[in-house]
Amino acid sequence: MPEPVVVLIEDEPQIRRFLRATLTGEGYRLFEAPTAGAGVIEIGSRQPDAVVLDLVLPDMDGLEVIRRVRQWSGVPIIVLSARGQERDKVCALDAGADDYVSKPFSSGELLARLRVALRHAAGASQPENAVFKLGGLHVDLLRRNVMLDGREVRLTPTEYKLLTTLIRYAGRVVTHQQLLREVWGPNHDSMAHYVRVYMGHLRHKIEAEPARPRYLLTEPGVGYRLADG
Amino acid sequence: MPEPVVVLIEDEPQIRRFLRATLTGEGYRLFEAPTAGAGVIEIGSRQPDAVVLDLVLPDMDGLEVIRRVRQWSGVPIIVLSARGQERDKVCALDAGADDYVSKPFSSGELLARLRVALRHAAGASQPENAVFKLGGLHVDLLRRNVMLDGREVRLTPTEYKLLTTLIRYAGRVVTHQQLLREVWGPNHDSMAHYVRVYMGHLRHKIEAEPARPRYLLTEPGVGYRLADG
DNA sequence: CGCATTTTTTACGGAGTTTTTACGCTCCGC
DNA sequence: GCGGAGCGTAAAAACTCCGTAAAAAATGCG
Repeated sequence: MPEPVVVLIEDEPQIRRFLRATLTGEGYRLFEAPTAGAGVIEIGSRQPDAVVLDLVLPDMDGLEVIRRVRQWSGVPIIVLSARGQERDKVCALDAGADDYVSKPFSSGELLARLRVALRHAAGASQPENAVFKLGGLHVDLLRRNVMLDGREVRLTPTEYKLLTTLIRYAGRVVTHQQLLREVWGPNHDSMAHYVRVYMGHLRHKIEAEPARPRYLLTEPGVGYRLADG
Repeated sequence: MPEPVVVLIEDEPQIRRFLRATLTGEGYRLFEAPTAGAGVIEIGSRQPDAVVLDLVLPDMDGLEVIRRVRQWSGVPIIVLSARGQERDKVCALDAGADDYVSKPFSSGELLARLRVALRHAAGASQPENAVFKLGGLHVDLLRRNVMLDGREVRLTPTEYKLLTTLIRYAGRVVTHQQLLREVWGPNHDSMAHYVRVYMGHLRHKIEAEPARPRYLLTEPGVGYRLADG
């Protein structure tokens, strides 16, 4: 995995230097901004995995930074602040910050809280759709639905499992025994007629002319094969 | 509108009393456990929206509680502790805690951090964009109210949890087992009829024609799916 | 404690799915 | 041509799953 990207918005050069050493030393890719304005732009262009934000900045209130960023990004924001009053913390957290660390802080704690933030971000990212396409046939393996020429095709669990098994071996021959084992489980090796019956069902639902299949091809004496591109 | 459920694991009666007043006063549904063992059981059976955990407990290390719960649940865990050493914080956060508040703490800060946790659980980075919309169905995940064509719909806690779980996977199929685990907790895998009964309840409250659902769709043999766009 | 709400159990009809059985077809070699 | 093996189809039988209702148990609340 690539190194996590962090944007640091902090005006005091001394703290910047310290955090630069800490974060880069831990393997983070760090981008720094000394002002709120530059920071917001930096977040927009770098699309970081997390943001470390000092609340006290010369040009703009840190809370305003949070609110602006939250209009278009859910990136985890960890606030750093010299002010440890309850009121400050509540305002920042309710504005959309994910954590609040008071100065003086220890590098270990900040790093640990950064790991928590990245954990959250990693969990939130949805896996993209894995969709198998072959001619007019679209099989969305994540959403578990099958489309033929734009129409939704309703498949029973066994039909779906059979189809996805063939997709997994797309283009290659799959023997009767393999299909039986993968779809019906072990101890069904002699039930080859199941496969024939269900291949018929599938063809009726997926093929324009079930008698002249374009996708679900028979390999006589061996098994079946899903046509490839 | 079901209230957020919080499990509090804390052995000192004094702090328990204080937090009980604070949290119930803010509209949380609170379940308390004085020991780690009881706490883990409570989390498993209540399936709370967040956990507040004191690290120092009579029967088991708080870190062990975190590790056990993390085996089967991603529920946000906020650690309370009298120990404010960097080492303690890092250990707890790396063990899977989501936040760490040192005693003495202010109730306002704890409540704010709890709101952050619930925001995360609702899948929103910012209070505003936590409304799920689908046709005439509006679900405010932070305020926890459900509107259908402008009218408020009263849901029981279990109904609400079932609906929000489906929302989290909107458009994708969710298996019976997934629903059981996320709504009823572990050790309910064989109770598939719960899901059928509650899906019926939900449809009666949300669907115009429960027999011809437009939102809460059945995926025969697999589970259910919330219609998308 | 008694009441209202919610959750858990139980039962059943009907729809849909899987399994089983049967039969016609074609492609072979004989 | 004949017969057998493998393939495709159809339909009956057995089974599972879904939705519903309603009773029973648990829970929360005054």
